[in-house]
Amino acid sequence: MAQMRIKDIAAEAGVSPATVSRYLNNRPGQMTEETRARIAAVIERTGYRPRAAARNLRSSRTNLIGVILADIANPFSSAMLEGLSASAAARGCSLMTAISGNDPAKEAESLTRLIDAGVDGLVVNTCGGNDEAIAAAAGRLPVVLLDRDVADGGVDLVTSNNRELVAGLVDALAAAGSERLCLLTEASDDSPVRRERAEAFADELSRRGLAGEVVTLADGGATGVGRLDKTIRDYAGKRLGLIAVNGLVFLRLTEALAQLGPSLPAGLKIATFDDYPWNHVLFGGVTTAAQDTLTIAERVVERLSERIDVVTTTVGEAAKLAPKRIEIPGHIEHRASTSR
Amino acid sequence: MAQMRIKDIAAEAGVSPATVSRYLNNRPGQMTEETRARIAAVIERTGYRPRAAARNLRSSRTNLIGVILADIANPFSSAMLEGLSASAAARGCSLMTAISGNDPAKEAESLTRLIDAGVDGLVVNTCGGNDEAIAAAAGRLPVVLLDRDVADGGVDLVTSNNRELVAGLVDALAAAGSERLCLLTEASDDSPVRRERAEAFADELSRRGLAGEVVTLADGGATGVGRLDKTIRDYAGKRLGLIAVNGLVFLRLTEALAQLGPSLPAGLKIATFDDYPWNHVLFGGVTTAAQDTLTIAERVVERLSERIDVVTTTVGEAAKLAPKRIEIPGHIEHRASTSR
DNA sequence: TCGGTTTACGAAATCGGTTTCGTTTCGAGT
DNA sequence: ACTCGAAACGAAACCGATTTCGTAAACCGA
Repeated sequence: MAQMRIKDIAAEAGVSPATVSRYLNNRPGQMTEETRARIAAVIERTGYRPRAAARNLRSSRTNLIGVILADIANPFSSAMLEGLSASAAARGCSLMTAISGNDPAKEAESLTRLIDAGVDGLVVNTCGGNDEAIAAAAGRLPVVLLDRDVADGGVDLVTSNNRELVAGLVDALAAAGSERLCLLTEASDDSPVRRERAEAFADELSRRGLAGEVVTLADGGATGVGRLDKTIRDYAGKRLGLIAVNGLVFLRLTEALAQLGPSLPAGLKIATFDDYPWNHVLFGGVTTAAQDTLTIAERVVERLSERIDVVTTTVGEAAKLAPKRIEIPGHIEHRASTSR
Repeated sequence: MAQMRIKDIAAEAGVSPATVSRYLNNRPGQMTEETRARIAAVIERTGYRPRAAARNLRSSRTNLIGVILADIANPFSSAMLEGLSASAAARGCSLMTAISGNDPAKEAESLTRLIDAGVDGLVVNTCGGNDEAIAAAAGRLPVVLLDRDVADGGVDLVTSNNRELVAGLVDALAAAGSERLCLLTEASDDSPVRRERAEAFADELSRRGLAGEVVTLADGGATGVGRLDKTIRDYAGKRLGLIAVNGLVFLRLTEALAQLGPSLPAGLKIATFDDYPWNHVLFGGVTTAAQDTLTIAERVVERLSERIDVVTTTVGEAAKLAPKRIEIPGHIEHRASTSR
């Protein structure tokens, strides 16, 4: 018998397909312990597995969660993917992933492809440029945004407490004796996350009466060095503290500092966002604002499940959930780079 | 009209559902340019999208490729995922991903979950311990192994040319003046890839008449330092060259060297596998054996597609493809760590 | 013992496409 | 003009589960 169907199982067990179906989904209409056992035995013996396609068609649920990631090279994304995968699996769901590579066109294409594939819900770590399309999608199926918001608002968002993390890094640098602070960013990065961190940085400086600014390292290696060199000279004589707005900027900074070599100002302190593995190693350990990726992933899936349940349970427009913004607290890893 | 079905489209266009289906899949039985245009117009106007579940059920194809990755934290895996995603999308397929986290139990679970979900084929970057299950799966649906082989053999495998890469790194170190070479590995890593590199390393040493050995850094931070320290003292007075068998070992090595600090032997040269972004930065640039991840991904999907086509085209056991081993050449990035 | 409510289960419709099998139409060859 | 084969298309079966609806048996209190 090549492939068994539910009716074959039913026949073997001497019941109807409907009953087997009830067994498979352990439905409210319970069955006798005896029939349950008989069905279980047949399934066990034959190794029967229900065909997902048939199930999906009739129930119009797939137990699939679509995930669109902007940049998988970013360890934040890989950690997130791992977390999402685990959380989804715990709920019996699988992940359909798409990677936009920060290309809005690819992101848009992924959006329609995943929706067409029939995912129950969508997790989007947007690269920007598709705000309307994403908002529209959120009107048609459950969507939870990851880390990056869309302009419209009105869509669930799970993110870190960026403002507190910025404050934490400023704290660490100030405690290490820095008198002037710079937040290093990249020209190409105009994400809401960067903006939020930059704003928080400015607020924090003025709150404490500290001097400093946001410095945009130009894209492309060499110019980054030049800009950094200039910054360091601008603040000559003062104890300088640098914060990299994300892990990639931090790498660029490291490269630039290596090129500047011996001329580094005394007492330069460094801190960064994103807890990459090499943060333990570079500069003897870099003080880092680490996000709680596992919890973020867990809450994303949890929230998405809520919405999916609402969609499949309630009939009409009845119980529409209000959009929600969820902030997951991260923490500061204090390392050698901000010791006195 | 909330959701259109194919019969609605057919009615609007004044044709039968069968014809619309033919249009959607542009089937051999061509249609008049005129009917084609009429159908296209209706679909365009209504924004109709066929339901994947229904299509899957009848055609028993899903256009889904399952991917099981051992360790997404490894940038090799993320790069691979990005490549797979692109290659699959180019063929109109989506990716269902699962991450085992190097846990054989999770890997086994992912295997059945993805198969149950009805993927057309499977890409497996195995963490080991499921060789029989994987071989069995390969008997029931197309499977291509990524980077890591299974014991049984008999399953397609796409991998890098590890032996040549090892030779290339040995070359680089020898050219930099190293007299003694060590290949650093991790105790926990017993993968076929590690074994292959270790064997190639031993062969290469004996071929050139060089002295050296494979050194296993114990797991856990501190002991790694001790083992490394001992190694360096063992070879005191000789110019030592170290090769990290993979990117994680390299990080461990970096950490250990940082702790050993000033006592480093003069002329220590370093090289590593896996082109992580920080390889540009650490030690002023580390000579690296880089794998051609994009090509690997492309070939994996290509091979899988071949198998999928064979399965859906041929009737019985007719044209079974012989298992194939595909090696994608990588290359050596020469950087400062092996300059004279 | 009897009416009324659960409980356990079966028959058949259903999800929305694809595929098979015919039928009609069209054009080429003689 | 007539035949024949291919091209264009429609009717209906089909994929394999879920779900609705209905019925018989079991249970339960009065």
